[in-house]
Amino acid sequence: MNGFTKGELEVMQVLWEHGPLKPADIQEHFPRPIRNAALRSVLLVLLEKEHVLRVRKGRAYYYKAKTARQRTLKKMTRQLAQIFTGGSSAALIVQLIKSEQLSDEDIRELKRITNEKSRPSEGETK
Amino acid sequence: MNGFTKGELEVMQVLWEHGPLKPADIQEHFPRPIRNAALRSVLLVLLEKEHVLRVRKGRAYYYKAKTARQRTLKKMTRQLAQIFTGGSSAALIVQLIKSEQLSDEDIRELKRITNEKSRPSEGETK
DNA sequence: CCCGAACTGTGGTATATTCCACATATAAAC
DNA sequence: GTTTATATGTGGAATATACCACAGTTCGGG
Repeated sequence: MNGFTKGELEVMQVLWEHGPLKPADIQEHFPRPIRNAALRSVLLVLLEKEHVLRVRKGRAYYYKAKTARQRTLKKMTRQLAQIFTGGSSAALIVQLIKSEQLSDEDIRELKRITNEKSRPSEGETK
Repeated sequence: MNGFTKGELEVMQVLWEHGPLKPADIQEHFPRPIRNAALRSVLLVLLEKEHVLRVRKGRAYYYKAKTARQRTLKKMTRQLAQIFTGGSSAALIVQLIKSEQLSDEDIRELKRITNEKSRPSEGETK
């Protein structure tokens, strides 16, 4: 639905968190039990779609995320916004803040961030 | 990947925005060209999964979203958070604010919302 | 060199998803 | 009642996804 299937996204998640890994290692970090061969099928698809790279090292391939985590988040967010707020990511964020349970600490963090946003002069002028 | 396939989500989007509709009407609001029969296939799946209801009116079925938009957003957000911030929706929101381009007006709105959040006494006590 | 463990390559099945053509039923207009 | 436009019912094809067993390859240790 977003260019990634469920399994593909699970793989990306592991590759984003832990660096380049061979299938057996990905298996260990996988959010659920999966057979080696099944996992490798997913990896081949990701390779075709060019969401991952791989490098041979010894007798194994080490897979590495090619598509950046941040970029993927952005894309998926746009789609969420499209569906739920007619395309406005601002409106989406508002929705989330309203509907999610947030601790006082979370709220303070949000305030801090929004303040930073409104004063782009500080931090980085470009 | 979230209980909804691409097509299913597109249908839900239309049903959430415009009320109960018959297939032909959904077709018109659909985000892309789709044949009537193809659309109805999706509707039957959604019916089985109980994400929509339908009522006969005249010679047509009128379909209506059963699963709430808000609830679906929440679910999908949780999954996004799982993938991108280890499960924290607060961290996810922070990510979004940081990465999305927001207008001054958006920022003001966010500040207003977060202030409301931190003073839950106002607006609704329950 | 030879073996065995560690990986990959290959070909496949089962199911879900997407899409569709065509037959049938329904109701409204005549 | 007959016709006609409008919808639905049905069965199925094409592709994508999620799995998997097993044969073949590679490499390091004996």
